[in-house]
Amino acid sequence: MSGVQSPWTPQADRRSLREVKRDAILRTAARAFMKRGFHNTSLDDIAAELHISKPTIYYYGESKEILLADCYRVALETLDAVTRRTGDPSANGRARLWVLIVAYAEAILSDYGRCLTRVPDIALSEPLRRETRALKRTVDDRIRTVLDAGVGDGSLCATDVKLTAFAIAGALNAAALWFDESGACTARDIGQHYADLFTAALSPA
Amino acid sequence: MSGVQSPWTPQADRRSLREVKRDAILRTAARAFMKRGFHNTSLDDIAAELHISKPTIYYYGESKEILLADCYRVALETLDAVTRRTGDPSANGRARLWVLIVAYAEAILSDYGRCLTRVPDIALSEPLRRETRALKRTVDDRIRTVLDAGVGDGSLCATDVKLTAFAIAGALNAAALWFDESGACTARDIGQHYADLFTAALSPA
Amino acid sequence: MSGVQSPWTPQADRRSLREVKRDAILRTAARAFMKRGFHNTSLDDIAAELHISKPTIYYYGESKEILLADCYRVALETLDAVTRRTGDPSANGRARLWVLIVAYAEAILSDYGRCLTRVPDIALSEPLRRETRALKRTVDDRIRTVLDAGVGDGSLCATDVKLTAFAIAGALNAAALWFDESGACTARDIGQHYADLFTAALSPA
Amino acid sequence: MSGVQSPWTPQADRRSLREVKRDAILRTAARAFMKRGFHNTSLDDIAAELHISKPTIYYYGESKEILLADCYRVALETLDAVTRRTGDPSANGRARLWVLIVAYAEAILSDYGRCLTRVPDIALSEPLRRETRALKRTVDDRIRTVLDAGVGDGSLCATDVKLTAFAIAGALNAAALWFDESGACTARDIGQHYADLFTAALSPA
DNA sequence: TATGAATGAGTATTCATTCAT
DNA sequence: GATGAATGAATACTCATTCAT
Repeated sequence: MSGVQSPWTPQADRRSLREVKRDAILRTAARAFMKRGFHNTSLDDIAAELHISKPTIYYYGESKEILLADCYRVALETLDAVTRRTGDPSANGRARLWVLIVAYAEAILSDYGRCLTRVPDIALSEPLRRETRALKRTVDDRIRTVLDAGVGDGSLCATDVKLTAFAIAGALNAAALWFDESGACTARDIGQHYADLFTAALSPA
Repeated sequence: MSGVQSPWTPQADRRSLREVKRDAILRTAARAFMKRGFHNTSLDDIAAELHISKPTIYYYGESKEILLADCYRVALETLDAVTRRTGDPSANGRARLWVLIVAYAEAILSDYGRCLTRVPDIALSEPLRRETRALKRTVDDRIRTVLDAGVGDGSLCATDVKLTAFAIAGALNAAALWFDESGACTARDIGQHYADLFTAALSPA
Repeated sequence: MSGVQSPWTPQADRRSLREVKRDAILRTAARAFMKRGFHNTSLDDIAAELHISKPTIYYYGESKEILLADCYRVALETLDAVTRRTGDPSANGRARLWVLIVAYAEAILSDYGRCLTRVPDIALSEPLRRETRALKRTVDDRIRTVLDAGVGDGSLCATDVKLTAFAIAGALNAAALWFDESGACTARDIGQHYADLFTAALSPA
Repeated sequence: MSGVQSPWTPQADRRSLREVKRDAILRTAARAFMKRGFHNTSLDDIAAELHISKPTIYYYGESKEILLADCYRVALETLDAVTRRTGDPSANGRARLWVLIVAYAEAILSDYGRCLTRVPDIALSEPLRRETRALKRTVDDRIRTVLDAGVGDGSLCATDVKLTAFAIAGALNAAALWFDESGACTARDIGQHYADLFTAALSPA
């Protein structure tokens, strides 16, 4: 409000500037990895896209491998966050599944989400791969939990919950392979279509 | 029978021997690509696994890229072949979908099939990638055709056939990502489970 | 004494503080170079050890190369100083050689001395290397001078003074390669042992 | 002699050709390392000197580090070999010491020997460094053994055998630092001078 | 005084590919 | 048919150094 800036603002600015820059690098990497693949993307490519020099990438990140792992991490943490709050807990399983699928779809169709599904984790060394896979499992489990709830309250019908969960996740992940962000269909559209599809298919007769 | 060998036999033998060797190279490549990724697999690795020298690979193949394209081709031609004959044409759509899914699953869970789903086609240059994607579309269309038939004869119920086809293909392809050939579940098991799952979900109320 | 500080004191303090800091950097560099080698020691390493930032090193020094040259210089100036006063000038050559060797050993076994012997001067560019070698020669000459004196006054016996001087310097320098500062033997111990050894070996029959 | 070449010759030729080439690379590396230092010598430099491409070096060697380790190894194995046969075993210690010093000097003043003394072994990783140092110790012990023999048979006089051995080795190694192969003094000359020097100094009064 | 940020230059290493034999 | 030898091209990563603040 006043014309005088708080003396702490610059500090905060500087810190946030660093975050902003790091985010820019990460997002650029994610998009490049997702579009051209991990090994076909050189750090030079990423640097050029950002109009910075290659060593600057190292100033903000540790290595190309960790860059990828961090892309995975952002994607998985987002997936984790959006699938945790799957709508009104008092709603029945089917309603919650619908919300979950839409949220999952939107997350998996983001830059980071598509990086996660399109770039095979073989590019990672053992420890990082293990960590990534653990996170993946956590997210996958969330689908199963909602399915279980739906079967429990009678709003859903599934003979093999585990496999059904895999099928749903698989279908959504596959969508990330052909999703075109410049196309007519938005991520939300696709999510809603899939949500309709699966809730319909899993409704009790 | 006689001590004299037919003069054609050696010719035939020689040709078939060449085929056998080429197949060995291709299958070894497919398994290596699928397990360790395209870029993490060097021709040295493949050569070492076959106890041959690296140039020998070039004697039987054109380049690493074409090796991958050929792996894709084998996978897609197999998928094409097994999905073309989707059981008794006089059967209804649901029955044919069941058969189709099992066949698709078995093919996609083979060495070549997993190579196809696990190795992103970005490794291919434009023309080969285009060709591969065209083949993929052909195979995917086959699912849609059977779904259409089922909807037509009333044995299946699907509001959005195109999306449903994508979901089925996506779920099956995703299975190829986690399928473990040394596990307890065979490809046929998984195929039947998915077939049961989808035919049940798509049965009219 | 009075409550008023001399206005010059801060000046002096400031200057000496700068010296102190510069010395800390130089000594840290010397120890790092000597332990891990010149090229295996990055300025980051040195900065980290001192809990300062890398540019601060440049504030107190010109470049990594000059840092090394200065380490050499400190070592050589110390050697020069301690070998100049080789005991009672009225004593005979043998007695003075004994004192010289002990002094040389103590100097060459210091942090800077070991940096001098362990780090090859190839890391330096021509002009600085030339300068360094000139200083080295000066110091080496001092051994020869004392040997000459001893041969002159009959207290030492050496057919080839030049080579003998090289041998003594070589033996002492080599000790700097295996000297362990945390070991039981102090630099002075080693110096005295060598002094005994060489004066005995060079005593006239 | 005859115009007919043995059919094995080509084989032998090929094998020996490989050895010859590898030796050329190793010797070139040794000379470059010794003259310009390990880190100031790039594999490009070595390749250029041999008129080959950089990857060719990798075809014949494993890595730059192992190249250096192999230079050390050649030097140390040569030192080991020449110091093992220290002349007529029936001769007295002093005579054998003389022979030993000349042999040691010639070996340490060779290309590989100078590489050994001039290039600090810090460039090596732990395991290789450990191995190298063990070999060094073996060679150093040989000097002590001959000294012991001389003291035993009364042909030599040394109060501290261990230190004397160090001094001899140190003096010879130091010679490798200033030895100029294009100078007037040959390695053999220097060796003989040192041999004279030390046997004279260690002769009983 | 001191440092966060940035970079140019350099380097070891890998690998698909070729070719003479 | 098969391979030893060789290489061009590419790339991740390091580091001394600079500069605005």
